[in-house]
Amino acid sequence: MADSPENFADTIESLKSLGLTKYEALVYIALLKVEGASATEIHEISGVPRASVYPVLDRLVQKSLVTVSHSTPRRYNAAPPDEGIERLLRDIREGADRAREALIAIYEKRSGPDRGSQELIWSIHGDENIRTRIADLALHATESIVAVSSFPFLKRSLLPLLEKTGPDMSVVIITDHWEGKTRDSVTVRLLPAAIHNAKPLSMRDTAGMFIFDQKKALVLMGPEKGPLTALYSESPGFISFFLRYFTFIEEIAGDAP
Amino acid sequence: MADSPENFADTIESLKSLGLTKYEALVYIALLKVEGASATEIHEISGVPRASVYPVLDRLVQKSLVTVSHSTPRRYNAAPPDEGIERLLRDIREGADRAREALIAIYEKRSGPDRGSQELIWSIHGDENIRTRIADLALHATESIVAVSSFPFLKRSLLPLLEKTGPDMSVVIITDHWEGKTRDSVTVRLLPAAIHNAKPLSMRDTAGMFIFDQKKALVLMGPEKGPLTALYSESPGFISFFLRYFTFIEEIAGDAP
DNA sequence: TAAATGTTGTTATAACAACAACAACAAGTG
DNA sequence: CACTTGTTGTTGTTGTTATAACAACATTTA
Repeated sequence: MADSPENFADTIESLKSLGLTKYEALVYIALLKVEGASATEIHEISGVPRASVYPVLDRLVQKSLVTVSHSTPRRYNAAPPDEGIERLLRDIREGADRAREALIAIYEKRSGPDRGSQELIWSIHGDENIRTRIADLALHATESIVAVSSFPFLKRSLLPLLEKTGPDMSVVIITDHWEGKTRDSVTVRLLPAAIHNAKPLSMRDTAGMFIFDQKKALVLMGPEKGPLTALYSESPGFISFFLRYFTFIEEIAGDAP
Repeated sequence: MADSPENFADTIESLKSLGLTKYEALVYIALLKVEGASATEIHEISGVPRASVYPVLDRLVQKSLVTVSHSTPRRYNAAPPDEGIERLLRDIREGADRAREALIAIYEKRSGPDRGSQELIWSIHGDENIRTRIADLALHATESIVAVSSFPFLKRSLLPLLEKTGPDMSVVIITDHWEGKTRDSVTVRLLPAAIHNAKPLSMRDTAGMFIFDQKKALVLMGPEKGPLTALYSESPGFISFFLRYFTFIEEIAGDAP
């Protein structure tokens, strides 16, 4: 568990993310090991300088992570880990809830020139961020979705969402292979295997193209290795380029079995 | 919402607890107000020095709170508050979960002299910490609980737990007044009103005494105002003192209606 | 078209705050 | 008296804030 140096360092870092200083974390952990320890014992177990242990303990008592017996020498007990962590986390969670409300209020009255959105090309980094954006776009699409992507990526990004799209939605998917059933409104085309790896937008897991309502496009352009990257734009030029590319791909794709 | 200075400061502090620096928080909030802002605009809205905005934005992009369009000038968009807060909070929560497991492993192999626990008197501060301790003690008690306390405090500390105690548990409660039904194993006695305010352990909300299994005692000794404080001990001397005090109180208490 | 001006992006430096680390001393205890 | 405990002050380190300066680029002006 926390025996190895990496795990121990991770525990310290996590406690610091929860608002403790390094010394506070070390002292709390030391106290979890021994019941009723004195400041000198805590110093010996934790490695925190003895003179520093006192103010650290005072702060931990203030944070209700430690209880004190005013004996001579003073002795201290740690709150059990469940309680301790929950206490720290709850404060942060409550603050986060308040911040979320405040920020939503700000976000909802965004103002100023709706500038650049429709002409700019945005970089999105990370598999999860990209999938979140795809999900958002799919759920807000009203007329059509076209997608060119590998089946694995489709499976973990777009496909689960097709259950939730409206009945008037037209969906066309071009992919490298297909499993499972499709709804009537979903058309699936297969690219011949020879085409997969011969084009810029090959069917490797890290490439793909999604167009929503013929107005919003997201293109996976990640490197073969490393974090996934996508470009997103509502620029008519960008859209029209990829719509043409899609039309070309569609002509050489075959029906799915 | 975040319009008033106190709320704004609270939002900043909460974002800082979530791991952002002050500048990062200010920039993120500014970006929530305007879509597609340039660095200079962010500087104007947020008050963060223009030269500092750039590295701050880089870090926010790294944290996936902001997306960038590599236009000239570069333009930035904020992730919606829901997503942003959740992203920050999730990292902390996951770290907290790992830390909890690691700390429980440590706590469960506590070693060393079981020193002082049975002889020391421990200070517990705060209403909630005290009630948590009372709950823990009540749930682990196997034979008897005796309590002298005001009804309001009993109602929010011990009474909800009596539903969960074992059938062989003997419970005796002395209080200032009583409402509701009692289980057969619970004996309630009432102190005459004249006694309430004439003793050190008066029936004000901030005073009380709880003894579990005749081995563990918790005494509320809080000031009239300010945070509640309690002493807890398993010291035989401490226990016997309060058991004698309890016996005296019991002799002058009358049956509850 | 060239020069002047303004904007953008980057880097370096100084100041500040908080924490870590250490030294020293007084008070209390055995 | 020696040792332990508790407290305080100082120094060093780190990260953030705040500012200055400069180069490169873009736009405007003559």
